[in-house]
Amino acid sequence: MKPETLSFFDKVYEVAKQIPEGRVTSYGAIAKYLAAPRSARMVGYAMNASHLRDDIPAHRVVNRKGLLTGKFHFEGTNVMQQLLENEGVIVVENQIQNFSSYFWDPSEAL
DNA sequence: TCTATGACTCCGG
DNA sequence: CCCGGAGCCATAG
Repeated sequence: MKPETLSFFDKVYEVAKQIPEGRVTSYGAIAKYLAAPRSARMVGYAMNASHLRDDIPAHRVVNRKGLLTGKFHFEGTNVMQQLLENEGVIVVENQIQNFSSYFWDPSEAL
């Protein structure tokens, strides 16, 4: 493994992989768990490149309001929503319903 | 080395 | 909660 392949991105991926099905978390929550609460944008940046990796459930990561801000980065216009609903998460207008009950905080779970 | 970028978040109104 | 504006910082070029 080359050192340049190991980065902040990989840390994000490791956390993302541990998100349980039917649960979601936010960019900020992951950043906070990585001891970099100011790097929420980097988490999103990493997700953007997650398509280069396998087994990265990027659809389970949304912004702090439970909004599917990254849906346009998927192939289809509603792929992200379909994936979530397939896991039992209700999404309306790109907004996860009852977001707080689905929220999974890595800082608490791990 | 420096600049631009962005799947974010916080803050004040 | 909505809106506008500022701050943040790893990566890419």
